[in-house]
Amino acid sequence: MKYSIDHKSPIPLHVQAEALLREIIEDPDYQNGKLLPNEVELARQLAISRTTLRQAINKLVYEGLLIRKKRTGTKVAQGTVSSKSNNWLSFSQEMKVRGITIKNFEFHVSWVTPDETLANFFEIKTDRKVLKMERVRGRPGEPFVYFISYFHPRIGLTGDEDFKRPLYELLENDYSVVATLSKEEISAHAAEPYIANKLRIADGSPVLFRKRFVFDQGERPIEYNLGYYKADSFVYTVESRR
Amino acid sequence: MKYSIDHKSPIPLHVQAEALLREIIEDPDYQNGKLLPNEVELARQLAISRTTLRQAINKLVYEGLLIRKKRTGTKVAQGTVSSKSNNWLSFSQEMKVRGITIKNFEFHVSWVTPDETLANFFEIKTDRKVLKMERVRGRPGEPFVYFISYFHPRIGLTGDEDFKRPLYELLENDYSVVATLSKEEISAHAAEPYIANKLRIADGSPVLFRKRFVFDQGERPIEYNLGYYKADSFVYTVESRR
DNA sequence: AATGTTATAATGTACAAACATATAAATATT
DNA sequence: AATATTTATATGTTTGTACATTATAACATT
Repeated sequence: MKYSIDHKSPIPLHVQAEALLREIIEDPDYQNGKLLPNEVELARQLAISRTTLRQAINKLVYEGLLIRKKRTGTKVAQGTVSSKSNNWLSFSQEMKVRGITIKNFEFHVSWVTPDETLANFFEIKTDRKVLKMERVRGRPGEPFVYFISYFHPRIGLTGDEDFKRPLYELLENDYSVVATLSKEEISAHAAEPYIANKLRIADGSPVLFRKRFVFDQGERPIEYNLGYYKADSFVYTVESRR
Repeated sequence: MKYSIDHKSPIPLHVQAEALLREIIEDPDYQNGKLLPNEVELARQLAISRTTLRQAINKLVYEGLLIRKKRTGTKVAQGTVSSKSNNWLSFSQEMKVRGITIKNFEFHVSWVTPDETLANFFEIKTDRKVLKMERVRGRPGEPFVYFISYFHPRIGLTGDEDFKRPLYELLENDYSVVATLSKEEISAHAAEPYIANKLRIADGSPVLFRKRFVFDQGERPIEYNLGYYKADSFVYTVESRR
C-alpha cells in the first residue's frame, strides 16, 4: 500500500487522513474523475473508523475540492487543479524570479504585547508576549515594502535566528513548523506619516496593504503579517477556478 | 426554553442545530463575548447528542464565526467578520452580503475597437469590434468603484441585454457561457484625473486597481475587466493552501 | 421500446461511550 | 510572595454501531 497512517503519531488521525487525501487526489487518475474508494473500504484500508475518515473528507468537500454523490461515490472536483504554490514563494525568492535584487533597509526584532486582534487570532491572552519583526526592503535606493510580522509564541522563536534565510524554510527546518494555509486581505490606503516615512514617499501617497494570516497543517495560527507596498511596485496575482 | 429542535422534522438535526446556533449567537450577550453553554450541557438542552451538536458547531468554527478554546469554552468571534473567499459572487451579490445597497451612478455600453493588449487576450484582430461596458457603482451618495468590461464577440452579446441582472447569471442562462477561470492582478495606484472624477475623489488619491481576465470551461477568453476601487472601500480576500 | 418496480450500494444522519489533552483555577510548596 | 503541583473542566479525538436516504442498476411489466 502506497499511503498509510501512523497510529502512534501524536498528530490526530483525521488530520493525517486529510493530508493523505490531499496527496492522493493529486493523482492524475483522480484528477480525471476516477472515484475514490468508498468510505467503508477506504476506512478499512487506512485502518481508521469511517467516522474519522469522514471528518477528513468533510473538510475537503467543504473546500470544494471533493464532490460527494450518493450511491455513486466521491471524486475530485474537476477544474480545481490544485493550489498553485506560486503564492508560497518568500518575498526574496519572489523578487529573484523577477530579476530584482533586494536590499534590506531596516530590520528590527522585538517582543511586544499583542493588541486585541492579534491576541484573538493567536488565541492567547493579551499579556503573553509575542515576537515582532519589522523589515523595510526594496531595490537599491528605493525601499518599496514595509513588513511587520508577528509570530506565535508556541513556535519557540527567540529573535536571534538568522533572518537572512528564507523565512518559511527557517520555520520548517529548524522549528518543524510548516506554513500550509494563508488567508489574505488586500486593500488600498493612503499612507500614514509613519508608513510614508518608512517607504520614503509623501504622506497620503497610495499604498497596497496586505494582511496575511498564516496557519500550519493543524490550522493553528502561526504568523500574522502586515505588508505596506509602495504603489506600482507590487502586483498581486490570483488565479481562481470555480 | 427559548430555542428548540424538532425531532420529527425531516430536516436533519445538525442542520437545525446549525440554524439555531446562527440565531442565538446574534444575541448581544454572545456578541460581547459571553461563552456559549458547554457542549455537553447544550446537547442535553437541545436533546441531541454531543456529536451532532459538534457537527453544527464545526461548520460555524470553520466559517470563522465561532471560536473554541479548551477548558474555556466556545464564543462568538469578535471583530473580524470574515467574508469567506467567495470569489465568484457578483459585485452586487457580494455587497448584498455585507448589507450594502448598491446604486448605479453611470452606465454606458458601446462598441469599440480593441487595443493591442485586448486584441491579444481575445485572440482577435484589432479591426474586430468588441462590446465595452462601463459602470460606476457605489452606495447612495458615494460612488466607490469604476468598472470597465470588454466582452468577447464570440459570446453574441448585443448590448441591449438587461444588465441589471447579475452578469454571470445572464451569461450562463441566456448565452450558455460559463465563467470558470479568472486570473486577476491587483495593485494600488494614484488615481488619474479621469478616474478620480468618476469616483469623486481628488487627483492622485489612492485606488485599488484590479485587472481581471475571465475564461470559460474551454479556457477561452470571455471577459476582460478593469476595476478601480476607491481606497478603503474594498477589501480583497484570498485563501490559499500549499 | 417505454415505463414502472425492486434491489443494491453508496453517502447521510445520529447516538453512546470512552479516553486524550490543554489550561484555568485551586492548592501546596518553597 | 513567588513558584510549583494538582485538580477540575472544557474541548478534542476516536471508535463502533445502527438506521435513513438517494440514485443507480437490474429486473419486471405494460
